[in-house]
Amino acid sequence: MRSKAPTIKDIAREVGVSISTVSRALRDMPEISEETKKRILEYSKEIDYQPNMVATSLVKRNSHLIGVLVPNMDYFFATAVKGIDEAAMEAGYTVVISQSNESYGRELANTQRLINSQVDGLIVSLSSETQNLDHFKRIQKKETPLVIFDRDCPDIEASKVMLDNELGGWLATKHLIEGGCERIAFLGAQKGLAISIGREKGYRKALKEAGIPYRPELIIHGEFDKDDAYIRTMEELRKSQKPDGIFAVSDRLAIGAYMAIKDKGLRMPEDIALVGFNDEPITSLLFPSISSVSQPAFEMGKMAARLFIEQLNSDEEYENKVVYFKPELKIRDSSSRNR
Amino acid sequence: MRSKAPTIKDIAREVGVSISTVSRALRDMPEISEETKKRILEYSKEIDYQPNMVATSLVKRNSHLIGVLVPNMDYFFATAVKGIDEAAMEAGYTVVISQSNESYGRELANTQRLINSQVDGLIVSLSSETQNLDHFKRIQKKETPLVIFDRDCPDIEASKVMLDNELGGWLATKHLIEGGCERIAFLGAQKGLAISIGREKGYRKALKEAGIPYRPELIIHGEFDKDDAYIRTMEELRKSQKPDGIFAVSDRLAIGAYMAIKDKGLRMPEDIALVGFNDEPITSLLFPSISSVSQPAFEMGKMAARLFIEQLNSDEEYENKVVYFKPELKIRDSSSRNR
DNA sequence: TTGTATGCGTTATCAT
DNA sequence: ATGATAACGCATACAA
Repeated sequence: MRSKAPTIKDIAREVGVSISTVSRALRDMPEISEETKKRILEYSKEIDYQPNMVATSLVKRNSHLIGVLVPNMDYFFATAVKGIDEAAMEAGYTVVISQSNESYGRELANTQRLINSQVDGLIVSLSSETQNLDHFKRIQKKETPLVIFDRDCPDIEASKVMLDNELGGWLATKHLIEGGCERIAFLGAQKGLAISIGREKGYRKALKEAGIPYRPELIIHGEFDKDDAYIRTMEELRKSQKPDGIFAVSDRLAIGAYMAIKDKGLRMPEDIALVGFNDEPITSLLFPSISSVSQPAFEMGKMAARLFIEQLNSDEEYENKVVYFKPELKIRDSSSRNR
Repeated sequence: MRSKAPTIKDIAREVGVSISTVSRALRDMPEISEETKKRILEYSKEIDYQPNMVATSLVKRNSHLIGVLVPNMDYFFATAVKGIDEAAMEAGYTVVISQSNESYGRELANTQRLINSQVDGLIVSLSSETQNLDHFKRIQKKETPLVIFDRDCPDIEASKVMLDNELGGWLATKHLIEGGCERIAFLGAQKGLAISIGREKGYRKALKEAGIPYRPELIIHGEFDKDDAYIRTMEELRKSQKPDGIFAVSDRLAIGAYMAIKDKGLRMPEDIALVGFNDEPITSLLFPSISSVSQPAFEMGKMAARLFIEQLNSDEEYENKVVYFKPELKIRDSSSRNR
């Protein structure tokens, strides 16, 4: 039902030149007389000519489309995507976003869909379910650029933009210890999740440095989900030996814990101190406000797009780069004990 | 740097048939022998053949790409986009999301970019700054389908997916009145914003029905921004004649008001009752929790995509459709007065 | 049932 | 400085 858009052919006919001349004028190539160029440009403006990128893509064998695959659109990813979008736009790329909803099946389907849409490559953050990475390895075999960010898996080699998760876990735990906590629970997500693993490493390191014994019963794994975190925390709080501090690997989980602590009638930070991860806006709005480890989401997104474009434009064998960003601890009321 | 992907030409050569036969086999057309079809399909699988949608797009003159332009990625839009994505995916379309960040300039640039990426049309929610709609009218002239959702402007004719904002405003205000509020402030966004106008209409209607005089001094307009809402509310609370209820046209604004009320040391709902709009998850997590008018974001997104695809597939002159959804009031603590 | 030839809108390689 | 022509990968009308 759409009417045919004007093409360079139409312009050529109307202006009385060949299509190659039009093409050159439009792309501002040197070997062309100012005179004809002006006529062509004028007429193009007049009919509001829009170049057909599909045709260009076919010739140039690229689409200038970047496929971005994220597990969800929470604050962190929304911000990261903005960063990707900004860097991509600057470089003349358009971003196609796809959400896996933390589901491996959807991640698979979306990957296929993006590839079929002829994206020039993928910037990916893994779903929490993802164990098998064959779908990504397959596209790498075709030399399609792939950049992993935030949610990683050591199983795959690629350029990566990561947070120093161990440092984040260490900062949070050390802070809790300094507040006098001695039984600090680690509220993680699925056991296999790389960010969870890294943050737990930092947690253990901080405990060790402080001479606090590591207690496996304080390590709580489960779904990457608020309600599940609530249930898990509730169980923990029903035990006779309660934790006196909780480090949650994500604010989403921290909020579940937060609700459980409140519902149980315990005080924060007096009875239990809490630290989350991601520095979501909500953490500062709650009462008490929740301490959280913040990541430079926007910058990480920008970097991911930059690495992607760099890889895309490299002709020789590209050497994967891994860039780490430093987290920062935002101390708020949920963990501020005045000892 | 990417290696050449296999094409139907390669398959044709290898299998020993013509490219048209391959094309037909791949698309499962009737006039083809099972025998050759099987051979073609088998070989395609073997080399993991992926059809080049760019080439198909060029021939078919469509990209199967839907451009989606949203002002931001807050809860409402993130959810709506999920709905769009789901319906689009079912119909074989891929969604290209672009955020205007509430900026007219970016909206303009992104519109251009999406059009140049050859999207088949646009699903748009206007930025709060947008006054001039020429950029959309221009693409409509080319018979490119356009669907507006949520953030509308009466200035433009198109298919629209809207919330019954007047009903929303009416529900919220009526509820406040029933709680005994007599001086209800209306915390709006920019004066021109259609959702703000509709919700104010409902507000005035409810006042009128209750015989409460309309006081212009209680109508507070400003930026669509939490911090600005905080400042505006603070000013209001400093007056001798404070409001005893606030209806904010968005939870983003409601949260600003919420902080101001708290900082001012006033109690909710006793001193001031508060109702927001959008039913963001955060509203139920705060203490007191914030009452809010909820919109069926996911369903609205799905409907927008459906209208879009319907319009795209219509051959005759398409008649624009406007679909309204009903809001629902979620009553929480910030407005629950036990009289 | 299969093959041939043409076109989609653009870029690029030759000529002129 | 400009033009003719062959790609790019696929779909399709027309032949065989």
